[in-house]
Amino acid sequence: MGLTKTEIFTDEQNQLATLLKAMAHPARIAILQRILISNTCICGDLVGELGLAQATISQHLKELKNAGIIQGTIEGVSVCYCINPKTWKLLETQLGAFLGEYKGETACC
Amino acid sequence: MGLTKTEIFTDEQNQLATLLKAMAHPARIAILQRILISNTCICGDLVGELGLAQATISQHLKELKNAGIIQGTIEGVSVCYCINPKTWKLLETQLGAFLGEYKGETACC
DNA sequence: ATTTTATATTGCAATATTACGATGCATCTT
DNA sequence: AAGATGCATCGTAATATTGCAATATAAAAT
Repeated sequence: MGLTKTEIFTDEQNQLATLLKAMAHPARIAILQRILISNTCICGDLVGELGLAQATISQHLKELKNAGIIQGTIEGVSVCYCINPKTWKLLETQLGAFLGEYKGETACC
Repeated sequence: MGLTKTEIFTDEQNQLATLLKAMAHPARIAILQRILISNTCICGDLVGELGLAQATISQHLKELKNAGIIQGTIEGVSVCYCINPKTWKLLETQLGAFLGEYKGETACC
């Protein structure tokens, strides 16, 4: 079918899955790293740095924006992107709780 | 095309993307949470608890296993699954470094 | 040996993703 | 006003994902 049955899962599970999915692509990880490294907004520079076409990068940026992970502001001719602090904090919290739930050392398999 | 251009990204970016992708589905998050909560192996109980068909769950388990996130051992008739400590630790390290790279408060957009 | 039980695999249909060229749409420059 | 610049969007092709019924496989019980 190709259609996820979201209705049988909790809102938290769906939300975390959506956020992870938005990041689950090397291009989008590269984009986020680029924004994180410069610690400011990134205006356009992305095209040319990654080896992808402009249309493709625009599409990846859109996905990150739709997931609420980044936000963009029009700055004259170009558009500036930066991390959305609120979502990033949510991500840290949710993922931290999720990953931290593993109490290791029980290795039964 | 539908085919990711992995060759233009670093191994780290591709690896993290693969791990995130393996977790980026509510059913797989639910499966992992189920394993984490009981803090032991889970044998079969999954079918019936989630509202998905047996074939579907088996497929999700396979994806988690392929990504190295869980491991399974045949236990008589059934199969026991548990977290792969090595991958889980890798995930904590990589994701921690990635998420922690955000030095917030610069909000320029 | 046959049946039951638990999981895996196969085949299929519906939908989603990835990538790009072409094109549209603002804004800035001249 | 007429380019030039920087993104976004559309359309399209190739491939991937999701979900399930049906079937296969393997071990345990009868």
